[in-house]
Order: sequence, then C-alpha cells, then structure tokens
Amino acid sequence: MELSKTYEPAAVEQKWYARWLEASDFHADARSKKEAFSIVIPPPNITGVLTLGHVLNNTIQDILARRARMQGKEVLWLPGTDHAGVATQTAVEKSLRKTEKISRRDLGRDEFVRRVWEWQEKHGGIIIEQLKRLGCSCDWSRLRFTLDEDYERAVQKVFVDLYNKGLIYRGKRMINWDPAAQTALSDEEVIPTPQKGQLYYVKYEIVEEPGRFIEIATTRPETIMADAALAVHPDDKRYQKLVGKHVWRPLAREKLPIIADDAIDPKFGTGGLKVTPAHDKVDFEIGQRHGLPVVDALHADGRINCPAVPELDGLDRFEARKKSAELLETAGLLAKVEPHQNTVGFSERANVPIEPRLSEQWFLKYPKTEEALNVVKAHLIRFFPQHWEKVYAQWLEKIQDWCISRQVWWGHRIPAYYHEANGKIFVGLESPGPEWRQEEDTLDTWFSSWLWAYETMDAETRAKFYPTSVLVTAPDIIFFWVARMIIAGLEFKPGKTERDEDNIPFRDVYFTGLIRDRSGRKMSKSLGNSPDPLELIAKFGADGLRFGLMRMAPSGQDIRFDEKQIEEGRNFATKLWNAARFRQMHGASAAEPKIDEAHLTIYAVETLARLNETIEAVEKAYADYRFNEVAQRLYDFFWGDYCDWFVEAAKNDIFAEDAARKESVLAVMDHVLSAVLRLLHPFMPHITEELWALMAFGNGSIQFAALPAPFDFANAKAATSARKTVRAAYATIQAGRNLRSESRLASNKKARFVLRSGDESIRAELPTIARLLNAEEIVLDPKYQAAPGVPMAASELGELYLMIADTDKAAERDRLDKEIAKIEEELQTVNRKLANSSFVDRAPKAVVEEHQQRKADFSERLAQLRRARESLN
RNA sequence: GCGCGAUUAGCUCAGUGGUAGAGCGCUUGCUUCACACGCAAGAAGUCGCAGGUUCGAACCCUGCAUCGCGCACCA
Repeated sequence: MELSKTYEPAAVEQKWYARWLEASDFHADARSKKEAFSIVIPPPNITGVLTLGHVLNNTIQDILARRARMQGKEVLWLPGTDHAGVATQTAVEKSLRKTEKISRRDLGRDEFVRRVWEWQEKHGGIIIEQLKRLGCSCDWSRLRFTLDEDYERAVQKVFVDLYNKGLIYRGKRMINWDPAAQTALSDEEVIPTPQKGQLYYVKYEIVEEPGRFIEIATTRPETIMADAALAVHPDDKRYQKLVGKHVWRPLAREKLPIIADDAIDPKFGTGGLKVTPAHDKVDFEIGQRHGLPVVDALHADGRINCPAVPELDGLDRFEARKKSAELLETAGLLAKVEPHQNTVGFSERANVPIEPRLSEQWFLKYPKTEEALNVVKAHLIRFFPQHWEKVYAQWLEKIQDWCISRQVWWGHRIPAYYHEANGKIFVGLESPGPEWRQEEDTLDTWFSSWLWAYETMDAETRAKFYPTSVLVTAPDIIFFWVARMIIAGLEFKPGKTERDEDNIPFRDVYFTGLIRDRSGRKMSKSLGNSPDPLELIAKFGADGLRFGLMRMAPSGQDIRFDEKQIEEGRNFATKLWNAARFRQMHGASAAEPKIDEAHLTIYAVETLARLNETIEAVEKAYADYRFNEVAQRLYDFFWGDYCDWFVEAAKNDIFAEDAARKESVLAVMDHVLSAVLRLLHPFMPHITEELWALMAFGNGSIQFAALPAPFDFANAKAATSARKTVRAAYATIQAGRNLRSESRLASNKKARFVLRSGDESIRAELPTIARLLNAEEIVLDPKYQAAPGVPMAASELGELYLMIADTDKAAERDRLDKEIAKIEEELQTVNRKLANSSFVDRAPKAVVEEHQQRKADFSERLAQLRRARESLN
C-alpha cells in the first residue's frame, strides 16, 4: 500500500476512532483473568466544554490506559459526568431568563428540575463527544452520571448511614452564604480575595457619659444596625474603665453593652470592635460567650432588612455601605475614613462576596480523618509529585465540619422528612407517611462525587477493578475531591476485605499542573486567553495536540501554554509519517524483521543500542509519571538518532546494488519503526495505528501489541567497539560539515576531502562518511602533506582536509588559532582536575578514566591543529 | 504570620554531584532523489543573589530577593 505524501489527521483520526468503538476495544471485561488496571475519570461538569486542562488531564489518563493494554492488562477507564448542582442550576436559570424571561421560582421545583434534565439531554453530551475527538479510550458502555438512579440511591444511603452513626447533624450555625446563588457553601468553596476598601471610624456615644464618644473602626458600617455590643481587650488600659458601661448604637439607636473579650486585637484600628453576631464568625463566637442577641439585618439576597432605618431598608448591601456612611456623616458620627486593604471571601461560582450568616443547615463531622492521613503517610496511596502530601496533611489536621446542604433544586434531595404537626425529623430512604414533608435542600455536589471511585461500578466490576490503579487530577481539587474520596473509601469499605489497602479508592494520585497562558495568567473565559482545543485539533491533529502538550508538561509544574509547542507536535507526526513513507518506498516491511547481528552495519548497531537506551529511559520515566521525559526521549531518539543519522547513513546501502546489505538495513528500519510506533502509541494513538496497519507490522490493532523489548546483542564486545567507531565517524562528519560551512561552501556543492589517517579499517566507512558530508570523494592518505591554507579539522579519525580551489591563508590561520585556543582551554580544565590528587583519589574510577581519555583526545587534536598551523607560517 | 513551589540561552522549558541541554526565535547556506511541518552549520547562558558542605555544586545545606500557590488572620 502506498502512503500519501502528507499525513491527514482529520480523516485518519475519525476513521480509527470509529473502528475502535465498533470493535469494543475499550471495553473492560470484569471476568478477564488478566491483571486489572483501572482509572475513573474526574467527571467533567455536564455544563462544561473541553478546555486545555481537560486535554492535559485526559491525555495522561489515556496514555496510562493504552500503555496498560499494551502491557497485557485488562483495562477499565470509566467515564462519566457530574451534575454540578450550583453551576448547572445557574446555567439553566440564565438560559431560562434569556429565552423565556422566567425564573426557576416561576416554574416551581418539579418543572424546573424537568427543564434541567431536558437541557442536560441537549447539552450534557458535548464534552463526552469532545473527549472522543481527543482519542480517549474510555469504556463508554459504562458511562455514569452522578444523578443516575442507582447512584442517587447510593448517595442517599450514605447520608442515612452517616446520620444514623451520628456523624450528620442539623444545626443552626455560622455558614458561608452566597447571596447571588442564595445557598450555603462549604469553607472550601470560599475564595479569599484581597480587596481595596475603606475603614470607617464611627463614633459611639457613651450612655453613662453623654457627650463622650468612643471611636470604632469598621469596614462594614451597613451592619451597624445589627450590632449587639462593643468589645475591647480586657487588658487594654484605655478602655478598662468603660467595660460594663453602655453606648448608643448610632443607627437604629439602642443601648449596647461594652464588654471585654480576649479575641480583640488592641493594635487594630482604635482597639475597639463593634460586635455583630449575625454577620461575622468571630463576632458570633463573642456573642455566644457573652450571651448577646443575634440581630439579622440582611435579607437572603444581600439587601438590608431594617425597617427601623427606612433610608437603608431594602438597599443592596454595597449601596447601603455608602448610604450608612452618609447618614453617620450627617449626624456627625463619622470621625474619619481611611483606605484599607483586607481579604474578603468570594463565592467560587457566582464570584460575589459571601456573607457569614447564621443558618439552619446540615453538617457532616468527617469520619476516618486519622486513617485518611495515615494511608498517605504510609504510602499506601502515593502522591506524585510527593509534596502534595504536606498540603493534604495540613487540611486534614485542621479539618472542620462540612456544611453539606445547599439551597438549590438541582441535585440529590436530602432524604430527611419533617412532621407537619410536631416538627419531628425522620431520616430515611422513604417518606414515613403523607403527613411528612421532605427537606427542600439538596446535597453539596461533592457529597456525591466522593463516592465516584466505586459507586460507578457494579459488584462484579468492583471485585475486579477496585481499588483503582491511579487517579489523575488537578491539584485545585485535592480537598474537594481527592481527600474526601479517600475518607469515603475508608469509611464505607467497598473493597474485598476490611483492610485499608483494599479500600483506598486509588493507589497512586498524579497531580497535573495548571495550564497558564504565555504571560503566566490563568486561562479564563473573560480574559479570552483560553484556546479552544477543538480548533487546535483541527489545526494540528489530536495526536499533535497530545504529543505537543505532553512534551512541554513537566511533572506537577504549571504549564505556560504556547501554540508553537503544539505545532511541534504536529511536525513530529509529519516526520513520523514521512520516515515510514521512506521505508515503504523500498519494499514491503516485515512484521518480524530478521536481524543478522554478524552483518549489521556499525550505524545499525549504534541505532539499536540507542533504541535500547531509549526503551530503558522510557520505562524509568513512566515509573515516576514523568510524561514529558517519555515524550522527549522518544522525540530525540526518533528524530535525531534514527532519522538524522541512521537513515541518512543507510542510504548508500539502500540505493546500492548489494542485496544483502540493503535487506539488512531495511530489517533494522522495520525493527526500529515497529518499536517506535508501539512506544509512541499511548501518546499518538491514531497515527501509530494508521502506520501500524499500512506497514503491516502486526495482524491486529497496535493497541494490544506488546511493548518492544530491548535488542539483545549476542556479541556485546563487538557492539561496543562498533559504537566507538560510529561515534568517531559522526564526530568527524560534524567537523567536516563545519569546515564546509566555515569555508562558505554551499550545501548543495559536492566537495572533496582528504583524511590523514593510517587506520585502514576506516576505509570501509568512507562512502558513508562521504554521503553524509556531501562529498564526491574522500581520500585516505596517511602521509598527506597539505598545501598551505587548506582548511583542516582535527577529528577523532584523523586530520580532515577540505579541498577547495582557492584558499585564503590568512583566514585559515585565524580559524585555526581560534580552534587551538578553544582546545587549549578545555585541555587546561582537564589537566587541572587530573593534577588534583584529591580528585584522582576520591572521584569514582569511571569519572577519572573519562577525564584521562578526554586529555588524550584533546592532546592529539591539539597536535594535529598545531601542525596545520605551522605549515601556514 | 505558617507552609509549598518556581527563578537555567531572547521565549517556553528539560537537566538532582563529574566537559551547561532541547524546541522555538535569530544568523548563514541549501527546492540534495521521505519530509521546507524539512536538511546542515552557527551565534547566544557570571544556571536569581550571598554564604557554606565537597576534590568537585545549576544540582546538597543556610540566609536573602523576586514571582506564584495554599492555609491562618484581617474590626
């Protein structure tokens, strides 16, 4: 079969993906006897579209899955999507407002949820289709959704179980309130964000001493109406005499006590704090200690709720801040205003400041935190890179109860029921009767995701594939997801036995880096700096995108994205294609090439040895999940060692008449190409499958071909000697090319060289060296006396002279002088080291020998150069 | 304040104790019979700064600086 001149990724990729699906190649057989390898996908949100982050993440998973298949394992890569409660609800509400100008409350709960399902049917599959374009080898027959019926059941069972264990409770506590989405949030969903604001110094008049004021600094004058006290530090001399007295609240005038509390920092502001238990966590705690009333002055949507001050009542909290400052100013109660920077918690989703709020919510007291810490400390679960262990440990060590209820409709409704009449609570899977009303709240989405590693599997699948082999995820969800999954695994024990190693959700966790733009900024829609992966696939092919991205993605470091790198990936695919094309131009390939070691050219020996080194390096890199290293090694070997050196050196044999030599060279090419295709397949599945088929390297799909084993040299000594000669020849060629270039000889001009050497054994290699130097002839002459001015390079094989018609003596003198100076310097460095007795005594023997060899080489080349230089005098 | 990363060629990044590397970009020469998404040659780096350990440090240790990320505090 003839290969087309260029590689067409679009057609090839879609063709093969369809065939893989048709053949059920990604299907995981739970009854297989093969060793199991499993990954669960971090389920993308159904609202999501593919980002570069997804590309990175899923390419890595695909590489691991495909490699495992080639290692003969039974592979499960389990895909799915996440219902993403708040995010999806917000997205659908937005679309409803736009298209039908209605809110979810206009529709009512049941109808709204029906609409979300409808929306989900239409848009929920987009990202799955995009993953297919990338080539992901997920077992699509097992596609799961966090709101699947049985998954939902499992989540509810877990809730009931934890409630019965006393770990879930309902309580009125300070929580993070998102006034935009109007729901409670967990601590992890609050993003501390530095804000430029103002510090208002407000005067509170002392009740017992009319006309005397105490100044209090606050950033939130709009909450004054909810003040319940003023507090000072008990040791603060300035205020000690005031403790026990009262002040007048300047807005919604009322008498407030002055109290003393250790929580006050005397150095901040004026050293006094207005205590607002309803709107601040610390204030709430102070209030609890002192029995203060909780006065809530905010509506759920962030507007002011205070009929006593009609000027403020109903205003948005930020408008009210300005307005209340004005009111105080008018009343002469605002001493001053200073610029002030502080950190305000923002809602992750809605990107608005959250309100600390006293609210009735459901909480989980985390179980198994000690155990979760231990399985990572003891490396039952290994983190890559390892430094994430510390971050993980810190979170677990100061873990607080998890607020798990959300005031949204899209999600798992909490299986709790309230009795209409007596207000009793029942928690269970079924309603106890018609007089019982189900809880309106749903569960935090992560309360369903934390079961993802095993609730996505049926019993048979779980028996085979749980615990999963590895989890690939971004480090920003280490608390949201990774830690909680570990806790869930240890608490609910879905494994074969009770032992921890059977119940951890995964054995390894690989944390990817975050992808940033060229100037280091996070990718974001609003900045418009996030390239569309599908456009990149269209431009460079899925394989090009995958390879380019993996080659530049160092383990666990953030990645600065540059389209150039993807272009490189595409170029590499083209190179691969053309190298294969070159091979098939010279006849059919052999699936099992016969390599006769006794008749290998020295270039073939070198190439096979380099391939062995590459295979070994790749193995090692995989063991530590160093994917960029794998990609780089394969790139270097194939482009450099194979294409640039071996193929070029082999051309004489290919185009010559000697059938045996030609056959030998072609067999080596087949060996290398077949190995490289297999090594590259996890990174570039489509092009390797296409070439595997076109070259007929195997009967079946490359997906299940065994990974290449190193070539076993029977005569290792001969190989070592051959490699030494090749390297000398290559070095001589590079020196010769440099001569040509320095002498301004055009690349396409044939040249003549003389090699001054008495080593007859090199004569056999002269035709190859000549080809690589684009020389019409190389004369071997042990006694060659160069005419003055003939350009000369000192090389390991001997002195190499470039014969050109008109030579410039002065220029050649300069060139040689520079060369001599350079070598002298290097020789000096080596000599200095060898003169150091400590070095000779203490350095490893091999290192010393290397230096001695270098000294000999430099000395010889220096002698050559000096001879040439003298002849010019 | 505590912790974690990063700092290497103009750019993006490899390189964890033994002669500083790659790709891009740049300069020069090539439509050489697989590939111009290519071939060949070249210029370009006091490896953030200062100490220390070592025969030897980009690499190990200490301190500092700058950037980024967590956590805590933030009236």
